[in-house]
Amino acid sequence: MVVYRELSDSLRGAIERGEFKEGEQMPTEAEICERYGVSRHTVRQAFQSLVADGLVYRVPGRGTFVTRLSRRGKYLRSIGTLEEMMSWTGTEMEVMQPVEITEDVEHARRLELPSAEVATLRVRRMYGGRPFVMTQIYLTPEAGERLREKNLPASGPGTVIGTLEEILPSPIVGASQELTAIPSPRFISGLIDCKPGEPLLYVERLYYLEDGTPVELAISYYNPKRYSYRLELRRGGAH
Amino acid sequence: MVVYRELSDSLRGAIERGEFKEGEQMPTEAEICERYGVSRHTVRQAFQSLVADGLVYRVPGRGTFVTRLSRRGKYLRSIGTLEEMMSWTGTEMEVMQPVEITEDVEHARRLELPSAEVATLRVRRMYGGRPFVMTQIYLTPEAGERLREKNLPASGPGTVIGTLEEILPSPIVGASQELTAIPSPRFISGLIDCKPGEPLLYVERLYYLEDGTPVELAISYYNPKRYSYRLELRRGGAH
DNA sequence: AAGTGGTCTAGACCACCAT
DNA sequence: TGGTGGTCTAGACCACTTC
Repeated sequence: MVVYRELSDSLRGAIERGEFKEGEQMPTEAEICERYGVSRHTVRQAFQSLVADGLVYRVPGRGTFVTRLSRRGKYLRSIGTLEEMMSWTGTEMEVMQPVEITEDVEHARRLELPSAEVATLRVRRMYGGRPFVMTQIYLTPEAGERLREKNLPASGPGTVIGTLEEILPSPIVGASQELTAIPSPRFISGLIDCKPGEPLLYVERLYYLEDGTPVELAISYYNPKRYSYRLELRRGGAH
Repeated sequence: MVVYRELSDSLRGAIERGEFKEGEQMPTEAEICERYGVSRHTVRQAFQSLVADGLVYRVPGRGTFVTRLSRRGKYLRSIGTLEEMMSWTGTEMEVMQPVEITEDVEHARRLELPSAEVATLRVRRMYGGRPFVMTQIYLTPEAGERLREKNLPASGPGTVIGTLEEILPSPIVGASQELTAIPSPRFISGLIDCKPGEPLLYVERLYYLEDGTPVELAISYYNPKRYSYRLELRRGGAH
């Protein structure tokens, strides 16, 4: 484990245990250098991570302060980063239709595939035993094949994209999302406990690798009575 | 202007002008150090900003590469950062109800105010002359007073939060958002060209200062036929 | 005047990738 | 084996805040 990561974890833990209270000033860089026996650069790297997570904020000439609790961890799920999306704790997945290969020109094009061949599967997600989202997933045929060999369990925790991440040779680095509201299609409503025509939260999400190659297109239909999309925006750190 | 910022702007410009093509390898850190006469640390700071914006990606042992164009600037509006939200180019604001002070226990509580007194105003946003969103805004009485003195124009480009930013003594550093789908309330539908009961995209957004103090609560109703919320997720740089 | 975080330099070692 | 980015050290100067 690298030093700055250990240091930031240590500081993060101290904040979460309440050893530094909200609004309070944190130790200065110089103090931490001495106490942990590391260079100032390493301390700054550690703080950078805490600032990015919104746990602390820094004011030149004054110091480093713990962000007020009311602005943190307020929500059970705040999906503002890719990591959070890939390990969705507290919910369960149920595979409704296992991976199969089909011809689908439109979704093959979305995945920038050369032919019309795509892999597809359908999953449902439950919270407290009740379904709140139905997702149709499209994959490149290669990814679909690997997922089939892996033998995805019919139900349980975890996510398809998280499973895929373990299988693929290179990491998933991003996703572009589009959210809107639509009337519930008839074939969806029964699966997530709502009536046809009622408003649904519709989300399209395209995951891609570091070179920009798309690997998964996920189209989700959320029951808005059981789920709302929460998101934290922050002013960029390096701008 | 600081050096690393000049350097990152220079590299950003070169990428946008197509001097480094998509997928192509960028100059190495050592090359840039020599060419610009700066230290390696400064070059790394500059690259950090480009990575955060998704313009380039870096692979240990191999090099730095320009992200494929299809993963960037694909959308007219991709609201993934606070900056983008505060200067919403291409759209126009229309004030439907100017700032007034009222008593409103619920929204005063959301703004963590000591009394029930809040300032409120209602604005509509147009794209190509057609309305696509109605927003009810709640402010602290102080912020509302300042906004009223400023004499917000009845219509034009810009945003309320952007105007507020110029007025306030300390900067807005973040916002927490919640998105869901609702049936259109009767009092909204006529204002954004849709029918009562049709699905709307409903967004609540609470802006706050660096110490966590809330300053503005914006509740927006979007016509989903004219707007969808686009968002880019990336794997964190400092995690 | 002393202390804070922000920036910058010069140098070092490492794991990893390509050849 | 040489080159890449990732990490770390030790030291410096600066603008700004606080006293």
